[in-house]
Amino acid sequence: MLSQTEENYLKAIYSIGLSNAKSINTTLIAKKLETKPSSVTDMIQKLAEKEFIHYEKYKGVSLTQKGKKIAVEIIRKHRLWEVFLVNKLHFNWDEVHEIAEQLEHIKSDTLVSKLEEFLDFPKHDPHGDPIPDENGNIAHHKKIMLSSVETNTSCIVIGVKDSSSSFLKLLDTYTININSEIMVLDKFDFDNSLNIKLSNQNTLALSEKVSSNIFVYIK
Amino acid sequence: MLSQTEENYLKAIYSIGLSNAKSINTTLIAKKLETKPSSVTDMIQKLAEKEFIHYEKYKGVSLTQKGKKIAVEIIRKHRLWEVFLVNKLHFNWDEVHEIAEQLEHIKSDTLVSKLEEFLDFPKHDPHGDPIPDENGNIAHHKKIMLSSVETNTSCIVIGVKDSSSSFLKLLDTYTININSEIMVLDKFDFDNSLNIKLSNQNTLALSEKVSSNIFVYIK
DNA sequence: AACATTTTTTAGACTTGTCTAAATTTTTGT
DNA sequence: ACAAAAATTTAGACAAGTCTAAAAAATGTT
Repeated sequence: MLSQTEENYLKAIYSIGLSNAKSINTTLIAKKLETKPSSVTDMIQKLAEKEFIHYEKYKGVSLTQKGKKIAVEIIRKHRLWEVFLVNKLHFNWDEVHEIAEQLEHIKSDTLVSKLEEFLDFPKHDPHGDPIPDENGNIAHHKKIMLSSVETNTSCIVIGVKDSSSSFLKLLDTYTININSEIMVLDKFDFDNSLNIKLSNQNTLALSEKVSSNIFVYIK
Repeated sequence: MLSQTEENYLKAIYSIGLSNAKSINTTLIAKKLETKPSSVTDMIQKLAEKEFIHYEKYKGVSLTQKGKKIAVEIIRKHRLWEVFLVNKLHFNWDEVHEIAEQLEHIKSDTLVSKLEEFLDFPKHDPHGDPIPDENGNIAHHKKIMLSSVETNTSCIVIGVKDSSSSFLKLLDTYTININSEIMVLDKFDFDNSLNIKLSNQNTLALSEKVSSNIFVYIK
């Protein structure tokens, strides 16, 4: 069983790997985890020993298959909990990170799959990042503005550009949430407003100001 | 900020205090936490230093106001999470303890109050134990069998005697949950069956076998 | 009251994860 | 090519929490 600290190291290494960093080195990991390079060296030696990472002295690290699996599982849990906090507990989209950092370390496979079902199998977290499936596969959708979706096209909300409470309140009133499905019925040249239908069958009009602040992906 | 371990010690001390133990001593705490008496001595010295407990060498311990406050908060979180796991994620009533042991240590006051609201301010956890309010007050209700509730009396479900999956399935079908409100409309001498009304206005008949396996308290 | 048993505490050691300071290796600049 | 700078690792120390073994105190028995 991995400790929370070990899990955080694997997550940090994974996330640096996704950035365009040349190599995953001690300094970068230390910066990410707000610790010292010497502490990082200690930990990566331990993780290499346990075969979660490949490590050669002075040469940086990379995740093994085993290590990557753990990292993706943590990210999956983090993002599912974020969806829970926003969609169910009505946290704002920018308040959830810290709490999810704690919840992601809760250990129970059953819990994760029941949570996922309870949330209706969301594909993205409130920041628009994809949620890995239980096998660790990550879908990559092209993220576009709702305002640029074609007529008669269905899309899924993955986030907002403006996260002011006045905007979030508007979305809440219209029951537009993360992972809500939106069908674009009409686009009016007159004022670039949209006529949309939600999955609860409600239809409503959205101004251009609203539709150009909602990120979606085409279903 | 207290560590998880410190929180667990305070919780253990609180719970031993509630039992009819003569004194809260090293051996009892060690047994409860599955650790050794010498480890307990180390920790209680530290907790006494921080003024969470009163401690005199060889004389056992007791919680200070400060320590009791923490213990009750942990118990509150534990029980709220248990309600979440059972009512929302549909875990069985006997599977949730371990997971709640982890969740109870998540630190965020906002999270706790939002969770409580989301769960509709439950007063009892799935085992029928009362949930402390945000000020640490614990309501004590008399726990009785649904079968012994008077006609025209409203009560709240706090647990079951039989927790077999066949019984839980029956309850699920009739949407009888922990914290569900039940109004007893009629009691029939013929077979001791009940005619009840749920808060969703559904009325239904319950056999004596069912009603004598549901714990409730009078509202 | 005296001895035996049990309980509690202390002493010293170990693990995990961290740190500073010093040593070593790699990279960079000219 | 080689000195200077930067990055990395090692050595040694520390705090938290645990343990075993031994010492000290409390309790029980006759």
